[in-house]
Amino acid sequence: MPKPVLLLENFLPYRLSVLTNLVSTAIAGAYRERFGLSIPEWRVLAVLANSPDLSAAEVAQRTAMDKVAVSRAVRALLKSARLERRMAHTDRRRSVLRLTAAGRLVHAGVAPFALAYERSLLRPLSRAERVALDRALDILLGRTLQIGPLTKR
Amino acid sequence: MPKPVLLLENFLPYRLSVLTNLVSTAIAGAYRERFGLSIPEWRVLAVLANSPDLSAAEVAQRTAMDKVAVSRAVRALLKSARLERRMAHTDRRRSVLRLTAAGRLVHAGVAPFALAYERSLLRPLSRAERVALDRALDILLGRTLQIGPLTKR
DNA sequence: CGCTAATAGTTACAAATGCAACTATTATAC
DNA sequence: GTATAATAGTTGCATTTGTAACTATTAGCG
Repeated sequence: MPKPVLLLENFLPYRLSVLTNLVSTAIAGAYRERFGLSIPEWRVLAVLANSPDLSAAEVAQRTAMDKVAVSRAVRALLKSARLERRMAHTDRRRSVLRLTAAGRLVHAGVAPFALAYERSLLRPLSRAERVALDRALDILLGRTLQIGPLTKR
Repeated sequence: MPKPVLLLENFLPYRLSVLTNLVSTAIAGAYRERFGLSIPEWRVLAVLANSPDLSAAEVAQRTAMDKVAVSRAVRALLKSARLERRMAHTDRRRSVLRLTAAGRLVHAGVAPFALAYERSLLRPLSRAERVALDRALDILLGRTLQIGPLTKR
C-alpha cells in the first residue's frame, strides 16, 4: 500500500483552482472588452434573462453569489440602464428586477459568445467524457455542500 | 436540432467557478485557522517541500501563481520563519528558497490534512469516475492553455 | 569593454471581494 | 397595538488580488 504523497499538481483543489482561474480570466476579459460586463453582472443578467421579476435575494440564490455582490452588480446594471428595478407593492423591502430592452440586447449578444466558448473548451472531450465530467461536477458540488466549511469543527 | 439555450446552472465555467469557490473557501479557512497559512503560502510550502532550492520564478511556474503572489507568499513565510532564502552565488538576482525545520514541520501537519480533505471530497465518486474526472481536468487544462486569453483577438 | 535588452524580484497603486454594521420594512409574540 | 425579532438590501472598511512601474543584476552584441 503506497503511502499517499502530496504533489500539488495532482491535488484536486489545486487543479480546480488553476483551471477555474484560467477559464474565468479568459472569459472575464472578453466580457469586459466586448460588452463592458463584469462576471457578477453577467451572472445577474443571465439569470434575469430566463427568469424576470426576481428579487435580489432570489438572484443571489440562483447565482451562488452573496447579497453584497448582487447588490453591486445590480447597481452597475442599473447605471448602465440594462436593468430596471421596481419595489414589490406587497413588501416594500423586496425589489423586482427585470432587464430593459438594452439589457436583453446585451444578453442576446453575450449568450452565443458564452456558449461558443464553452463548446470550444469542450471540443477535445468525447460525448461520454462530457457526460462523465458533468456527473462528477454534480456530485462534487453536492459533496462540498455536505462537507461544508471546515472551520469551527 | 435544438437551439442551444444558455442556462447558468448548466454553464461549465459557472459550475467550475462555484465548485472551486466552495472548495477553496473551505480549505482556506481550515489552513488559516489551524496553521496560520494562506493558500498562496501553502502552495509555496508544498512545492518547496518536494523540491528544495528553487528560485521564486521556478516556484511561480510550478504553482501557477504569478511572481507577485509568490513574492508576497515568500515574504510571509520568511517572516514566520518557515522559509529561508539565500542568493545564488552565480547570479545574485536569483534566490534559492528552502524550508526551515519549522517549515517542514508545518508541511508535515498540513499535508495529511489536505489529503484527507481531498479523499473526503472524492468519497462519493467511484474509482472509474475519479479517473474520468482526472482525465477531463487534464484535457480541459490543456485546452484552456491552447485557447488562451480571448482578449486581443 | 560599453550599450541595450532581458530577467529576478519588489513596491506602489487600483480594483475586486468579503465581512460586519447599518437602515428600512415587515413579521411574530405578547 | 406595541415591542422584539427577522428580512431585504446598502454602505463602509479591511483584506486580497492584479497590473504596471521600478530597482538590481546579468546577458547579448556591436
